[in-house]
Amino acid sequence: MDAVDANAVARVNAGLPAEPLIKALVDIQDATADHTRARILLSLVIEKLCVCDLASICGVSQSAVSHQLRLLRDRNLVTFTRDGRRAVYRIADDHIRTILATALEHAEESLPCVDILAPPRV
Amino acid sequence: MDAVDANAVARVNAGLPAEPLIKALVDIQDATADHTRARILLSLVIEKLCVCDLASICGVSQSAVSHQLRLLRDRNLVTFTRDGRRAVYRIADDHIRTILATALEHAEESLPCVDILAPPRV
DNA sequence: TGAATGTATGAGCAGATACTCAGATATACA
DNA sequence: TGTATATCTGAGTATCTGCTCATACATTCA
Repeated sequence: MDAVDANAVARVNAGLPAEPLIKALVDIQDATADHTRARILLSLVIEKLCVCDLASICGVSQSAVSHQLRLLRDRNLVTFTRDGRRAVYRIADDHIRTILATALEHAEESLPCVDILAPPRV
Repeated sequence: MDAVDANAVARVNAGLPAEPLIKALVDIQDATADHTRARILLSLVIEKLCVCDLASICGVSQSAVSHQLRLLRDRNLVTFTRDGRRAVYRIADDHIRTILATALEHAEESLPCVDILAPPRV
């Protein structure tokens, strides 16, 4: 039950990215792998927003958004500046834009398009 | 505490992808947002592999790999064919290749390169 | 057919996680 | 200074998730 094809295993192990790189990849993917965080990031791609506007858009409490923004801040995916009593959040750089765009493009193709086309006239 | 800038909220809501699309995006991202699944997919990008080879490469039990493969199968990210008593898994299509490549590229840039360069001679 | 090999699957559990609630903090303004 | 507004944060909780274990299923070969 151990490896059946030792050569294949050796080739793949040699070809895989280094461990910290895989970890970084998982972290980046994980940032967009939650519904609230995905909505936050997709929204901030469109324009900069304060916390309560994000809460309204995401349909969750301000506290929930704030917790998720903290996570996104810690991973350097968003930045914020204070504007009076508000905190205005922005996408940190173009990395996530690209990743979101790529994922979105493939999500579109993987989706059944039943609802998009009008049913044929009888 | 409700929305502060109603116009911004309206603009963003109009600009966001439809709900099922966001869900599909989250699902795709989630597939690569786990360490074992990421290793499985990265390995299968290199070459087709059977379950026990994947277990060896990922450093987890055959059962754990099989459970994750089931998830990846359900999301149409991998396919398999039987070869005798083995099940040989492959990447289903180029979608995930692209997504992995994109994420990996940005993971590289987000990673501190401390360990890559040799320390200066004294 | 029976034994060995490779894979799949259900149950159960420990850890992770995403939310709410309550309260703290920060800023603006009367 | 006191009040209102906007945000942050810790604690608690329900749910999710990824693993192991045991076992069932499938295929090969003697």
